[in-house]
Amino acid sequence: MEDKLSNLDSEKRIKIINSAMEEFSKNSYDKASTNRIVENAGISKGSLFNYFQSKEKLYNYLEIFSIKQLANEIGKKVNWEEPDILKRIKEIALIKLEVFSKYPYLLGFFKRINANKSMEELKAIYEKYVPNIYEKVYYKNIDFSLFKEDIQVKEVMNILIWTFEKMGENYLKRIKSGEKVNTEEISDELDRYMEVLRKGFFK
Amino acid sequence: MEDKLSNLDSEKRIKIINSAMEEFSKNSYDKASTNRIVENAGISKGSLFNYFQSKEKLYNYLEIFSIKQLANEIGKKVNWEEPDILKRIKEIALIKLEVFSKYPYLLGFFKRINANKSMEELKAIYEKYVPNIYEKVYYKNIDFSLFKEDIQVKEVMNILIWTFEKMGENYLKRIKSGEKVNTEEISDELDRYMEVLRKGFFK
DNA sequence: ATTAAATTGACCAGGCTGGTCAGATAATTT
DNA sequence: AAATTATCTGACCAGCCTGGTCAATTTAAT
Repeated sequence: MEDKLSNLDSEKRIKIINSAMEEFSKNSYDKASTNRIVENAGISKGSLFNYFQSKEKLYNYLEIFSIKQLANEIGKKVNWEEPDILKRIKEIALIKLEVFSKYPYLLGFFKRINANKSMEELKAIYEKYVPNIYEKVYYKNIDFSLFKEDIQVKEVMNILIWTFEKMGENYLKRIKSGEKVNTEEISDELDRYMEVLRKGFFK
Repeated sequence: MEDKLSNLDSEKRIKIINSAMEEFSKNSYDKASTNRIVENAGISKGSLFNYFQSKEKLYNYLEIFSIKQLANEIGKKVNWEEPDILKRIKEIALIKLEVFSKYPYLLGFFKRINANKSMEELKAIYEKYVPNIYEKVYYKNIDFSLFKEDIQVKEVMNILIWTFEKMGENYLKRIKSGEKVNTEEISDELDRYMEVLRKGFFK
């Protein structure tokens, strides 16, 4: 059996992944403790090393897992025929939030990877596991003629993306602190911001 | 002598502060190593404990230092008579960038504090060391009649703040990775975004 | 009842911990 | 130049924690 993880009960698997992501997102690789990972995951030391063989392989697994997890969900769930960038961005924001709710330390873990790898290394990894992601996400089939005539598209695109990213980060913080966040409430707020941005930058 | 740090050569002091902030921003309090702090700061173990007595006191010092550092610079340098929110935000973005360039791990250290303290604790600390900061920064003497008539002010305010925060974070990342970032180039880009935002949301 | 698979946790050698303090070095005063 | 004071150093401490192993136990399948 190659992948000993896939045999596992999914609840248990998620618990291990979350515990490991938490530890690696809070401490540098060297200082991250496998003892604490197994403790918080509720499994024994032996099991962890049975599943992953070594700390390094566990880390590598998480790296690829986190990239795939997010990209696959986006790839599957987004309506790629939608030409309205704001609707596209809202869709992605909600998908991200869903994934981050399931794996609360994924974003923090991502930021670690980001901080430790050069831009080229990162792009190479993305290309390997989710080809063409960069050209696709915010561009595929988007109708750029919907922007106001005299507007600087590149800057507006960033403003849109950043706004929804910041909203997502804020929700994530609330979720992590234990608050029960209502999905409808979120969708409503996203819509409110969408409306404001539409009024400002679109025909 | 109460504050043994103020006697120090300022270059040395900054090196110690930066080294400690780096370690505390990369690792949780328990895992942060005083050995590595002195190593990167280029001082001896004995000196560190002579200046700060204990790891805990060092951490507390950094906490207060970082809050004061940023707030004082903003308090001093911002033109509080300026009623244009975009100019205010640009000013603050530049000040932040200046401070973060001097202390590259201050933002990361901040985020740690943020993650470990409740909203109430944080507000209490801010009120203690920089009273009224919340009401002041983005509101004092700002002319809210400059917004477009039919616009939702709260949402636009967040969009403005978030946009400039994200730009700042991106610059900081480039600075940390060793890139020499031109101040004029930054100011120009901030102006470009200001213009776009002005066209979208202001009269 | 037997076999096979999954899980446990005590155990290892050795690195790293926060903190101390006697002695070295540098700066100041006489 | 000598004496005094202030600053700085790094070897040293007891003991906790490290990643990883593996014989023994529990659970599941036959």
